[in-house]
Amino acid sequence: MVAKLSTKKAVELFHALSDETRLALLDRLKDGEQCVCELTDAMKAAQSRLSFHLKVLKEAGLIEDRREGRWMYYSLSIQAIEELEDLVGSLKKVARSAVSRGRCC
Amino acid sequence: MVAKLSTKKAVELFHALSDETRLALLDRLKDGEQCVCELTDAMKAAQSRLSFHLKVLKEAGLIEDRREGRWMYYSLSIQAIEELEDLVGSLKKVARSAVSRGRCC
DNA sequence: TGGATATAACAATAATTGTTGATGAGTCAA
DNA sequence: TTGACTCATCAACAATTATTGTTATATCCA
Repeated sequence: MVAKLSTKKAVELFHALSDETRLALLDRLKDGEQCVCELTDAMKAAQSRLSFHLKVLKEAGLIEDRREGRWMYYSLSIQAIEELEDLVGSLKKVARSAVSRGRCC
Repeated sequence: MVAKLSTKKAVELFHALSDETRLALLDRLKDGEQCVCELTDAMKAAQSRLSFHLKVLKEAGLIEDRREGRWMYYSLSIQAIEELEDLVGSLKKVARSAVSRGRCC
């Protein structure tokens, strides 16, 4: 368990995940690191488009990049996924003795 | 563990979570159900604004509503949070014997 | 060095999402 | 039945995000 993420960081993480293209990218990266050209091939997407989405994912910390010659390899950040798991866990109801409240307004 | 959510559903869930106001709403609902007027009071937000965000959360299945007289009470959907936990889990790297690959392009 | 390759970055535009103020619908109580 | 109250919905507008085509940067190889 980790310190609570700031709300802004949480928003950034969830936003990065709230796009079909980006989820598809993450899914591909589950199998191991891949370079941009493999991704554009596999996803039949314009390079600049994937570059944009990869940047969003990277800025959210969900993926990491590594240059090797002309190629840029992207891979999942396991740590980020774990942070995400904590974050989602923190959304859960806090156990407590039935909060009794009167009428509201 | 549950069947894999469709990508569209995943996008909808993450999108619902990718907003500061909505995360604040969920946080308040952790303490138990609340009516809209309590939420607008506590968050000092315009009623129509919260109504909009509550709708987004409800359509994503993250919260449920219940009418009681003039009041509408909202509460967390525990089931949705659990779905979300599964979803986040499914983002993780699949264990496998080191995938060896040659050059890509 | 010069050309080819892989990718990032940019600018223009399109699409989506959020905010605000106003109106409408349902409920209650006098 | 009327007026007050709670909340949803709508329309207009503002803000953000995504797409596309193009250009810039870095690397490699001949």
